[in-house]
Amino acid sequence: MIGTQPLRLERSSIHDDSCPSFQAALELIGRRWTGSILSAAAQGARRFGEYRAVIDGISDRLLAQRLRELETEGLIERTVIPSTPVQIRYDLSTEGQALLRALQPLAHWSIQRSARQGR
Amino acid sequence: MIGTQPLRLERSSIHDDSCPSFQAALELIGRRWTGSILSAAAQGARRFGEYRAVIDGISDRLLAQRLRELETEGLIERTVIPSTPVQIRYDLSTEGQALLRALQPLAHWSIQRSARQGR
DNA sequence: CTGAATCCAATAGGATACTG
DNA sequence: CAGTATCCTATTGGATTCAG
Repeated sequence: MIGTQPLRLERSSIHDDSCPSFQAALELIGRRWTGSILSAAAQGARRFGEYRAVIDGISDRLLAQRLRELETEGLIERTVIPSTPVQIRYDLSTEGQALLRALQPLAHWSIQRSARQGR
Repeated sequence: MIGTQPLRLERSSIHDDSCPSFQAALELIGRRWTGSILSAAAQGARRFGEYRAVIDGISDRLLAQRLRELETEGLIERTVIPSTPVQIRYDLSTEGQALLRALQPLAHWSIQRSARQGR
């Protein structure tokens, strides 16, 4: 068979039909810049300009778009602070933090992978 | 765990600049149908027609395209068996299996998430 | 500073038909 | 069975400009 493990996933784990929300999550996460944005948030970015500074190459338009998508998905919370000028903060929600943790094995996988391919 | 920790990820974990291959992997995985294909493979699909049968709604064109992409990424191995007619098998590679395992926490996350939202 | 609006180019996806 | 070819539409992404 494959390797050491039979590698049985429950049918509900990945397949579209059983779990459309998983596909939705994958598609959001897979969208360009989303990983960078979550990572930036984990590193302490909070304001629009901070994200923009940390994420090299992203345009205002796409940053705004992704932040909106992430907010819609409940992964980031947008807070307006009434000062002059108005400050707006984007914080990881509890769900967003959980997502980030769930993403770690994947990050680990890709690091090992590139190490293998790098040589 | 979540709210109590500062949630520090190493800078190399997700960010584009540090790990472009992670972004590439995310974008492939996030692409439509890819999750379903990996899942089908984990469930035992091997031949083109088997994937097509298990994955509801996918077109030949996209199935062929995704299988090629996954093969290019080294996640699936294509084997031609010289019989009449020729048989072609698509098996998860060791890397593909590792990826699938790395994806499990994400699947778990999405299940809990939809359970929370479902009610 | 924090975006929204617009325009344009490139890419992804769906349907259908056809081939060795 | 295992795809390819073609056509067409929808979605993405980039650049630039404008506004509260």
